[in-house]
Amino acid sequence: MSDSTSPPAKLDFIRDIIAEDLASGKHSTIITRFPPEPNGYLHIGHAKSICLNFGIALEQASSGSKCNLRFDDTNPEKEDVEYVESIKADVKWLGFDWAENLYFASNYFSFFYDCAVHLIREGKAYVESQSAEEMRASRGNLTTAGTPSPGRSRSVEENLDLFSRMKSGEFKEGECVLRAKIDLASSNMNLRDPVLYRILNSLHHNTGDAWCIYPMYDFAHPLGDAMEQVTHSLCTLEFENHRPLYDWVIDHCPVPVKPRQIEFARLNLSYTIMSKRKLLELVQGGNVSGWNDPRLPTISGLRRRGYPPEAIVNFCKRVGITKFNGTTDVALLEFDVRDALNHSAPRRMAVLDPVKVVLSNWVEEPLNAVEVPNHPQNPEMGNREIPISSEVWIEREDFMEVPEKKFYRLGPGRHVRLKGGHIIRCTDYDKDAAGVITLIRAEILPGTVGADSPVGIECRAAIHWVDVATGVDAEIRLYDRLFTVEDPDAAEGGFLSVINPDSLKKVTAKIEPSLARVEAGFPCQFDRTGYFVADLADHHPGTQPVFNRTVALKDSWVKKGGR
RNA sequence: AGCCUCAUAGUGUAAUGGUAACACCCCGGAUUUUGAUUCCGUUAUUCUAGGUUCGAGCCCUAGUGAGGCUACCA
Repeated sequence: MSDSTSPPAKLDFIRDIIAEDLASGKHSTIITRFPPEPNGYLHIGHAKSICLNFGIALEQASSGSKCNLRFDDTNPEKEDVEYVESIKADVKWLGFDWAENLYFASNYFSFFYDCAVHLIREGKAYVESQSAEEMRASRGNLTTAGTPSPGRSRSVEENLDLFSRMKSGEFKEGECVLRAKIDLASSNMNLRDPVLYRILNSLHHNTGDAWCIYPMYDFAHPLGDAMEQVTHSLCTLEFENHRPLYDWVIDHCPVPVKPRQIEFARLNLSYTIMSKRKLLELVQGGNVSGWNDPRLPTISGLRRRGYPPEAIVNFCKRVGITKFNGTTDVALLEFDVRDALNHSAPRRMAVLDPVKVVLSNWVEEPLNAVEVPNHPQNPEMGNREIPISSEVWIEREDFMEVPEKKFYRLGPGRHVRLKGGHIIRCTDYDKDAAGVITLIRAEILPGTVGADSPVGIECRAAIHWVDVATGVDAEIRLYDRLFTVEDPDAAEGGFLSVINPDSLKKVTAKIEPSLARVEAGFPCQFDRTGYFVADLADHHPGTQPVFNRTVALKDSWVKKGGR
């Protein structure tokens, strides 16, 4: 049995740079880092970064390379340990291991503070007393330079004094900040004397109330990287304009090494939103059930949806790393999901839209059970016995009163095989006043279990079924894309206006008895229907079976215009 | 408006000055007790205009289009 199609480890421009740095002797070991802020849940866009950073460390493991997990927790107002834990769980679930290399930017607060004092001493930083609004105004705009504020000309001694009083809590939030003294006329707005420290009186999840001043990302990040001796600091394209500031901080602070920031394109997926803010809006607005709603691109949502981690990792390899800001078709992701599941998921039978078939001549060759393979291509997965009796459920769409031309399944007078069991022939059927089929009558062809169809009998299809006597009712959640348009972010009425009203349909299905007893998280293929997983939150073995549709099977019948 | 970045089949990527290719999608066929899988096959690609060069997807210039930047967020 072959594994799922794991794409070969492709080279990309970042790995090229790393290979050069290794070859030239600039570095002998590579250190990368995945630096989430613990202010929300990880999504598949983060997975791309995780696969990149941890992937590189794994590829270079023989030279002692590693990837740190660092929490960039410099804004206590937004952060929480709850997120720290969920992020750790998600990284692990994806299959990556930071070993002992777990860090928090907040553990470097003293170092950051010393660096700030160093900058002040060097005349490279000053305490600003303007309000945020005043600063915005005096910073200028895209075409005109900024103007210096009174604080910019303070003496080193005064700055030292003011900054230490900021630290000791003498000032209120917003009263003053520490700014770098760089260039108010720079065409790069990030260099127009960016804020380095601000006053925040929130309780920090890690340092509690030890600090009331907190470093900004642009100050803390390069220093954190340098502290950890990171060689390549990989981030997304929106930080391109921050790189000069990153380098400025490194160049002007007493740091042991000089990491190199390299930017790559973040992941965009069609029919999907990736912004944390918008995801939060969906959660808070009740449009989805929570951060782990199976329709969300969050790692916890994808996990609950039944996406195997290797599918996500393979997908990340498949899309690669570039600086091109494109949008990847979700079809690529779904391919990897189907591909992984096709190889690993055992097959089971479930009827989502049941119609009862009564087998009138069952007594001619009655069976208690049939034996079917758990996987058509992988005998190692074994067989299982499924009870069967004189009445079975079949899928409503597997019967047509007046079959259209290429329809291979059941119809009046026609034959079909009950997968693993008899070939049956439809003899009659009942309809209600509305024309809905309520019952199908059929007869078994004795001697056809495990045998080819008898000469002269046309039987082109084997359909799935569930025994009426032993089948179990189950709640099935059929998920579809959350948005109706490819680019929800671009929707005129906003992304909320293009939510797919049919993104979740719940049906009560008939499932084979073994399925009612599986553990939550059990993945399988419902024969001919799709891949499903026992819901992590609501499925209870034996008492309350609940399954999520992970992804439907490809279906060239409906595609060709079949019903 | 200024600065930065990007542009290769429908989508994502490769080709590192020397015959434009791979995966997905699409379409067709074979096999199939899943209209799945697997296998085989088909269609289609270098944004535009100049320049350098024996030779340009690749280097240069200009244009066009897309993204980013004017937070005491990251």
